[in-house]
Amino acid sequence: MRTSRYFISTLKEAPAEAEIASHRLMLRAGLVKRLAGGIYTWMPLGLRVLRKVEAIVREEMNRAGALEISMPGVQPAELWQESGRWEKYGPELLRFKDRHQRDFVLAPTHEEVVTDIVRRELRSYRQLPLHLYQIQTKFRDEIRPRFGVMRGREFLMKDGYSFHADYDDLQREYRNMFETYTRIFTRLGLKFRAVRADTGSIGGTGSHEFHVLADSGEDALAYCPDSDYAANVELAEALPPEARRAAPSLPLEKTPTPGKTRCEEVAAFLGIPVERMLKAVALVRRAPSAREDEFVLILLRGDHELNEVKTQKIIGEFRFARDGEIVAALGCRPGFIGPVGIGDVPVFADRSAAVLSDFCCGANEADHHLTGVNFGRDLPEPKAIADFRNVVAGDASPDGEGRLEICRGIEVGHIFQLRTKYAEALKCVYLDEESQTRPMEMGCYGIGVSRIVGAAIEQNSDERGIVFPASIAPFEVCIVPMAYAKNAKVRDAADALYARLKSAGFDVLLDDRDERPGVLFADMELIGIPHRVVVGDRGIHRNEFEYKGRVDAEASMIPADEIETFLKTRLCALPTPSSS
RNA sequence: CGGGGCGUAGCGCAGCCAGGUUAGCGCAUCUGCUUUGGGAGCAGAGGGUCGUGAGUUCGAAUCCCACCGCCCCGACCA
Repeated sequence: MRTSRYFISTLKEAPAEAEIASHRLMLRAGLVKRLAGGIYTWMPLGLRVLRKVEAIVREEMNRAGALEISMPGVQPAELWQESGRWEKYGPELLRFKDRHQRDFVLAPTHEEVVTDIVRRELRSYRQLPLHLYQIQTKFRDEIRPRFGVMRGREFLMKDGYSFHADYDDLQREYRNMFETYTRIFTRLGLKFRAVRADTGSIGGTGSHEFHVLADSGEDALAYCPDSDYAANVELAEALPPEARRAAPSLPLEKTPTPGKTRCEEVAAFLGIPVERMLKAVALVRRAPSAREDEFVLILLRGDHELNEVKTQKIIGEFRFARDGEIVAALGCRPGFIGPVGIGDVPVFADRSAAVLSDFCCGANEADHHLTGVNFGRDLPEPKAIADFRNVVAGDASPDGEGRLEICRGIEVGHIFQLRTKYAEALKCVYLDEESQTRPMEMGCYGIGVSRIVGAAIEQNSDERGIVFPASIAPFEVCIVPMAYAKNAKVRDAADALYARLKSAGFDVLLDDRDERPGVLFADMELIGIPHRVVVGDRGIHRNEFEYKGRVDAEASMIPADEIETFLKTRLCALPTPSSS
């Protein structure tokens, strides 16, 4: 491709709407253009990247034995009502009516349709297993789209669904997909980590997420450097503390703590470690049986944070209490609330909070805290003790093999063992060897194809722009001629090199625009072409080309007749796999 | 949904508070000349419903109201 006949639309300044590096760079490099909130056009350059990611995903899925299909993006409401998700999915599901006033959805995922196909087409265990997948546009009406294509409303996703006669076979395919995903992200040249995950709203049992590691990631991941334990912090268990609760040794006292509302502030003010603080989080829960909302307190150690996913599993649906509700229940505004003297308000305690003694907590009186507080003596034992908190760095690994570390990641893949949840809801059954009707075991496997483009840039950029891994760069090599329009020798040499590289099979871009060299260099670097060959008088005289990798500090001179071999070597230098 | 901020040329912004001729600047675009190994210089040109609508006023980008869109934060941090 020649830039003179292509569509390069780079910007010197990023639009003000973009916050994180990948979003800014995608807009500056002109890979995508925003049409509406969370909805983007993929421009020629960006689409090349997207298609390369897609091709790798497709190749590996096919290699793994899955079969590609294409299901409709517009789906009738009936199927969603049958699975129960018409009600359950919530406002993220974009619904609309056709001219006959029939309800439809723009599909956010395809479990219903694929299960419908399989239940109509498959009858016998002899036809199983079957794995169908597609790479297709999805629509989810996100509350708050952000980060460009990373959390868009319309996005490209690979979704695969497998059907099995028994659980053993589902587990075999699940392992197969785990390995397939590992191959895919390795080929994409990304630093990633597979972690155990919460199964969330889709339900089912076993589940792993694949995360591209990046500080700006929306998910916190816990992993153990001494073992293979890795889990989303949403899920990672905080083990019970090794120490038991010590006996009380201090008297209960009330201390003024004017204006000190945060645990850290109170601890610093009173000169005690924050680990001796106890914080009370006020929640309102919708008890399964009760008709009315119930005000509850969750007790955590001062340096810990509430884990909302775990909490929901323990106490059911809840929301954070509003200031007014806190005042009504405890007679005090947030900042100085605590579990002492609060009558029959139910109190739950995190395991680490429950072993505290002689601790400090809010006094339920403005500008005051209590010190020397002890369970059993100054307040009742908690109603229940459980794991309510996020793990923190240094916590014992749940597999007993060492200590946890925390990093951040962008979720780009997710594999689930759905088991028979949808098969039962949609009566997707088969006949086994004994002519017995049984529901199929199902797995589902997603990859955020468009999100990968954003995640790859988030992980690979510098002050000059994008640094694409060669496997997904829009072009592998660019030729930058010095004064192409004016210098016939340079033009001839550049054209000849372009022809040579094309016939040698390189994905090459010749920047033949009549611009100053600085403009060409800056654009090629911004759009992230990994390999650059400069053609200029300097090299022509010595029969050499000047080569520079996108992240190289210095250029190097390569004899003209060795350039193909040299570039092949550079391109074959596969990225180091970095899964853990 | 709640709170805050912002909508002025393709992009980045000034002007608004203290309303007053033809609404400005940088980048980008077009023309000419010069320049040519790291985002050039000079000269000229094109491009605007000042987000939309309704008000106040002799007069509105500027003041008031409503709506729309975008961005950030939020429901806890005790």
